[in-house]
Amino acid sequence: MQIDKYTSCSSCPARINSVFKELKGDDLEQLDQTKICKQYHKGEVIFNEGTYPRGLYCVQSGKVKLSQMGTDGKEQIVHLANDGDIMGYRAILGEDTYSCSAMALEDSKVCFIPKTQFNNLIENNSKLTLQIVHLLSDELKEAERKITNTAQQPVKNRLAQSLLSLKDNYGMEIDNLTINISIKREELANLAGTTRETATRLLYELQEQKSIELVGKKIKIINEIQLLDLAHSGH
Amino acid sequence: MQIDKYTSCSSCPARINSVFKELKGDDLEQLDQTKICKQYHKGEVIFNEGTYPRGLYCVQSGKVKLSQMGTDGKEQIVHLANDGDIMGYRAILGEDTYSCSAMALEDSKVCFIPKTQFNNLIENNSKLTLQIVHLLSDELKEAERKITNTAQQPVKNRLAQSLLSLKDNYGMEIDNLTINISIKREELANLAGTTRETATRLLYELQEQKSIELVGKKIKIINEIQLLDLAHSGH
DNA sequence: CACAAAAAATGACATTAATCATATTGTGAG
DNA sequence: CTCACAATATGATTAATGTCATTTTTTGTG
Repeated sequence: MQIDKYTSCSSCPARINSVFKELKGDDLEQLDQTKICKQYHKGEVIFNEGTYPRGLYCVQSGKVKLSQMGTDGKEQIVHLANDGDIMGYRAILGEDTYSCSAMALEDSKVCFIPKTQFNNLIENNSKLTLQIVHLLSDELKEAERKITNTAQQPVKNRLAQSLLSLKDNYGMEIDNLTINISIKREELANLAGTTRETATRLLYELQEQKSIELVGKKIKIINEIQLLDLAHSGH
Repeated sequence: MQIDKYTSCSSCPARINSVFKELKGDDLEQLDQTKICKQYHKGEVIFNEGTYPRGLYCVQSGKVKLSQMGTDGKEQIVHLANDGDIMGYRAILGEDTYSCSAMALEDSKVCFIPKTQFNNLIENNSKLTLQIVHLLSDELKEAERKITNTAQQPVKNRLAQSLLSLKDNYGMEIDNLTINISIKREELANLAGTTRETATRLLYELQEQKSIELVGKKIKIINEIQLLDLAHSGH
């Protein structure tokens, strides 16, 4: 990690997608002055599960995974963050330790917002609080649906979902086919909740059935309908 | 369902455990006047997944399951509610449909709070909002942990967890051993994320290894340490 | 470019847990 | 009390997926 050059929140393009999008005047200025812009390299840890939060993080640009330690130290990716997403806020709001770790999936710019500053903001800005409540609600909904899917769907379907969620979060490359992230088999497995080997095998099955195409470390979505059908429990 | 006799919120013992515990004066009185006390019989549906909420529900007494429809219509229980718990608030805060259905596990008294009333309350009472934020945070944390466990733990461990969570939610009978709920095998399976048959078999395994004892429809916890160990990924 | 190290693919095998079929037990209505 | 029906138990079988071992490929580095 290294401190990045100062970037103004008011002109930050990521802010448009963030909970801070409606921040104005004094509030925005205060955020601007107290935040610290940081630059993380691929693979660097941003914060660690189980530690007490000093603040929260807002992704300016890049790709970050949020993961928990599970059985026998196996990683489970519970969330993917990208431009405009805030991370670690649950720990602050719940007055708790971080319930997951954050790691950069590629070089990323992430701003740090001190805890007291954040608490100030939500205390004085009910609109922001509402945004946060909305965000929490959405994430809770998503998490509950994931519980059901994880418990009931076979790995192949979960893998299809994982690919779609990578696409939703990180988008496509210029060809509008290739998912815009290079991700290791193991990480994909940790997102889908399976093992590296099984992920490998099922990716080839998906390729066989012409849903996707494996191009080096990248994945092309050939037939999104098919993937969607699988993800929603088709066969 | 039938309308129950009026019970004042101010003297409701369940309120102490609820997000409304710090409500006073006008706010409390308004809540009191607009809520409707209802009485549900075991098996009755309180609200339905996918429908738009007219309000939220607060359990006065009883036991309620919150479940989602999964693959092939299979139920997944995502939450257990008891005295003082609110249900359906996520849908209101997220301006969304209910993401799960609520059904009484036994005869229960549940109060209905109209949506506009609830929105009024959180708009004017930042302390309440804070409570809600806290609750959302806790539920999100719990849900994420459940994703990891569901993805990584074998069914037996998940079953152990389910039993412990039944105990945590509904407590013990006077003998301090028997979990204070009678639950069908199928529901237990839908909580642990498995099938009826597998749940049956694994319960007998747990009995074999002297962790629990099956007494009719009830379950006694003989060795909680062992269960806890299993639930936290022992073998 | 070559080498070491990491990642991925692949095969053999073991295990878990779902599915299907059937038997047994429990329960409430009449 | 008994009949019918629901719930539970149980056995047999199969499919999915994890595990372990080995090979191949890719990647980064001097």
